[in-house]
Amino acid sequence: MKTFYITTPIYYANSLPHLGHLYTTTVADVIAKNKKQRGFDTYFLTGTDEHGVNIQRIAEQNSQTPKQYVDYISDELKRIFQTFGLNDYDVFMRTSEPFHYEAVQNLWRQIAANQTPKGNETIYKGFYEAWFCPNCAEFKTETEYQLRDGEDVPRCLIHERPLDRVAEESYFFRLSDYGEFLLEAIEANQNLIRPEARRNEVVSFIKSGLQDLSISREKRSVYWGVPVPGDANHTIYLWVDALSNYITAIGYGNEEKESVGFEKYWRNVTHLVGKDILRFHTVYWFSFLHAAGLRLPETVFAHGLWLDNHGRKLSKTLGNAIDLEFLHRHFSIDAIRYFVLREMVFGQDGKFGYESLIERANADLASGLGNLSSRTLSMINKYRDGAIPSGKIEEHNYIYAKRAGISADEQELVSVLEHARDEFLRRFDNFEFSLALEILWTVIARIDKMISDAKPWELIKDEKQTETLSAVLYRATETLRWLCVLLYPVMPEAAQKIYRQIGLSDDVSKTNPENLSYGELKAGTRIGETEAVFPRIDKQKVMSEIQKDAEQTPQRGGGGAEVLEEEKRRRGEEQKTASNEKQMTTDDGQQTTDDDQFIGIEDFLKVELRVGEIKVAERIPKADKLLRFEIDLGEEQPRQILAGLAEYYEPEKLIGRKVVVVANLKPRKMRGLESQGMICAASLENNSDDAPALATFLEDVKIGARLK
RNA sequence: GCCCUUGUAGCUCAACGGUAGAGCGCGCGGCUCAUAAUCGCUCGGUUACAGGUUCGAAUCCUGUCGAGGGCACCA
Repeated sequence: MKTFYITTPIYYANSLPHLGHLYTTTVADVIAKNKKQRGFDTYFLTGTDEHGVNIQRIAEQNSQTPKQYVDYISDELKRIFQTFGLNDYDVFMRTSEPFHYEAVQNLWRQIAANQTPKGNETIYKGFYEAWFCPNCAEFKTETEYQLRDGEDVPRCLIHERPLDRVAEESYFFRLSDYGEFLLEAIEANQNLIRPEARRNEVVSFIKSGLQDLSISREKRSVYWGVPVPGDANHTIYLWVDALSNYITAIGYGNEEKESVGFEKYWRNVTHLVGKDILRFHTVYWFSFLHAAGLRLPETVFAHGLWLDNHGRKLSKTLGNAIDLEFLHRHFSIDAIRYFVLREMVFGQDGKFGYESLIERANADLASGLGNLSSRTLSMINKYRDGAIPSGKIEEHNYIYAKRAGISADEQELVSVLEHARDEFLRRFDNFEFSLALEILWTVIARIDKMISDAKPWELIKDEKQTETLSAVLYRATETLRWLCVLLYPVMPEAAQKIYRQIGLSDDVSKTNPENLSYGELKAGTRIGETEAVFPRIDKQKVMSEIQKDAEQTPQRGGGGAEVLEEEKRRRGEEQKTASNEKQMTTDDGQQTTDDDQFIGIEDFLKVELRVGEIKVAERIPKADKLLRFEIDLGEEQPRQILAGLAEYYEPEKLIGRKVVVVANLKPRKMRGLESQGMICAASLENNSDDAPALATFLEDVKIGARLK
């Protein structure tokens, strides 16, 4: 039997679930469902990566043990997956499980027992030297420290204190011996790393020369992890521990999971990863596997990130993150699944916005697939008493079919469907989900056109057209059946629903799309209860509800920092209510500095300052100070903003001028008009006669650009 | 700083040396089985800009400007 093993990354347990987790797991779920449907013996892994110093620290700060903390995070992730119907995975892997400890140590021993391709020992002891922050108790990477002008010792971004140069005893993996092996392997299998642009990046990285990799930390700094076999003073660090989950979970190196079938599933492996961790899943992972004498996966596919409508990364601080609770509250699971697969070219970045989600759901699902099913079934009810008619047209009636504008022979439709099915599956296997779906929507358009051309509502009036009408209805229904089978992995609920409405009772999840054959839909089948499968979404209504939700929910979800922040806030509030003291002191008893006169960068980033161009400027009747502006911020619509500049500026002269706008100011009404922001201007305090001066730029700045 | 990719209709993208196309949106018309749906038509682009190669350039080359990404211990 053909096997198929698909994995998502195991998500690092330092942060609450976010869209990225949901996305990767959704894609994996879609692929797994498709493979299962097609008879592959499929195994689907997702889970959490739970070790390391970051977890130690967060747990300590939350007064928890690391285990308690990761239990909480992994439960949250499972809960979110459940909420979004992602319950088809075969294992939720956790690296803190005992079998994983055993298996990782066995992997280490196996690697250590072998030699590198150049005949050297694979693992050796040395010293890892890097910048170290004693307050964080961890080594800092380049992105985690900052070198200020005129200083030669970098500072920790969190504590802003100079870092120490520290050397620590560490085991190293001789990665430098694997460059040639990697290049050959990548060359030999064009599917090994995808998409191509990412593969090229990995290749050029390897060609630039590989350094050996530190794979352990001293236990006194990192105790939360798997001990190095035979050396209890060291903990296996990060990659050997994390990456190996893909094999330990299916039985490598341990008895507990032996029955899953390592031999079986490791033959055909697909790893889905975010582009940010591609290198580790290729350069490191392939080398580890080779060092252990194991074969490489078939494909590691790096997908892109979801950005907002302006192409910015989604983040808490920017306030543009997609809230999973909102998503779930306002949209169906199927609509979300369809959207993420249709909207993002897999492998590239994509834009995620509630508006585009609504537009897709309405255009493609409600108006497209939903409406086709609705109109077809309704006609079967009306014209054929709810029973699917035969699609056969007797030869002597061909002439009438032709007159009605449809081909008498159904062969034309059969080849359209077969071609669409083959292309869909081919695109699907090639991770081109967006194109695959597009193909099915051309089929929908074709059937819509067939119905419009044939005009069943006229055929019903003509007895000679009985067979033509029946054929039209049969063809449309049979097409719907095919669509359900093909679309099941993407929209499991809707596919099953339409399937039932057609009157089919079998399980669409077990129907192999490769075996679809035209004409298997039996005439005489009574159709089921019909009901809109994709209700139309009222864009205005839902958008304003989401807006309201957002106002009531200042912060949620997000990265580890936010978990901490929330925890701190909670504790802070408790302390405030417990004691009405004016001045707080830190834990070590030191007097706090007067923080009130400073704000942190995160406070500043809350203010969204943007460059806008004044498109319209006019006086408001009966208001002697206010001017009404329409300002282009690079958004879909210019903003209406009111400002008290009428005494100082001629409105006409302001048109075309670029100004600084506070873009996320809460809208408010003045003189019955809503002002959606504020224009920045300098003014001298205590001197109301002094004219304001609009903030402006000497350089040519882009409309919508953010000030920071 | 070095390297790579990219700039095509309001939006998303296709054409990769031979008359610039599709979907969505907009506008008009038809139809009524259907979830204001569907069908047809229209509108819409000196293919970022400036040079060059060629009979012919969105496509190849050079430069300018803009956008994105990669340059190791970051899950």
